[in-house]
Amino acid sequence: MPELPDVEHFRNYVDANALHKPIEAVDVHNDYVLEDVSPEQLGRQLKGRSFERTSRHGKNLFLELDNSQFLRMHFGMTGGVSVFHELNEEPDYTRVRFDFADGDHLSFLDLRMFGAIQLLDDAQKYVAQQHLGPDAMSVNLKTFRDRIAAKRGSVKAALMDQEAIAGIGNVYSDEILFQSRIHPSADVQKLSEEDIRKLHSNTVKVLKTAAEREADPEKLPRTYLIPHREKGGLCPRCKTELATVKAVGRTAWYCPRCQPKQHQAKKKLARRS
DNA sequence: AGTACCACCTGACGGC
DNA sequence: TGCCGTCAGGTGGTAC
Repeated sequence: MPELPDVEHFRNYVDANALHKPIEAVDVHNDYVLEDVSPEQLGRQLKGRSFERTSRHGKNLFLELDNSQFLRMHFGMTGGVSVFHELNEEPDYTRVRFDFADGDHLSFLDLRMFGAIQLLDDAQKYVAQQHLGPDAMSVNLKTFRDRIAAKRGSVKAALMDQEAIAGIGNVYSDEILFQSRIHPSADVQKLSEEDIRKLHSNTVKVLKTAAEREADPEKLPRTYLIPHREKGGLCPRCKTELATVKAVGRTAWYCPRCQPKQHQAKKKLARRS
């Protein structure tokens, strides 16, 4: 799940369910998840503290503690969070559990164990050190254009490059390209100014819309590609069967009719004839 | 600076 | 039913 809209949803969930509650204990079930900190250190650091507010950059969620430290969560491919009350309700694949003084528990879930938890002094500093690009949900047109224009190769790869723009992954890049009617393999250097503008506005629009709808494919607009992104799936616009192409080692889904490979060349041809 | 491939992990699914 | 290959929304490393 976890691309930007999913992480934004997790953020809202934490805001609603896990803030301002003293932490009594931290139970680390699988310590692969901890970066630069041992389970014991984490427990010592968090005991008695509380999460006061959250922020997000790209796919990273930051939980700010009442001593101005930050707990960074990254959800890999299968991560998530869950708050529950009874210990016997602890969800499967809980890797770390935070126990609050009020008896609630916050689980960091992660089936495939690609996620990460890290204690930081400064979230902004982390973003800078990792060379993360601007957050995709709030990036302005000029910055978006500059970042994308600096890339070579396919537009899909450019959108997914976290150092260019942070937060877009395999699924949402497909949606952004579909809404923009641009082929995933299109050469990013050959995009027109109009293409860039469409990509930018659809990036912001798609991510905001998905976040508002809790990144739940079933709640997305009917015009979206994502719910049809499977073998035999049909384009929601023209009902053509969706096609796939490999891009950066991932599978890109697209509509061969709405997203022709040479859409610019085609336009020119049409004009000439 | 690209891309291609491998690695890290677990689970679901289709084919035999 | 079981085994096997393939694939899955991320990232970091390698080599070319």
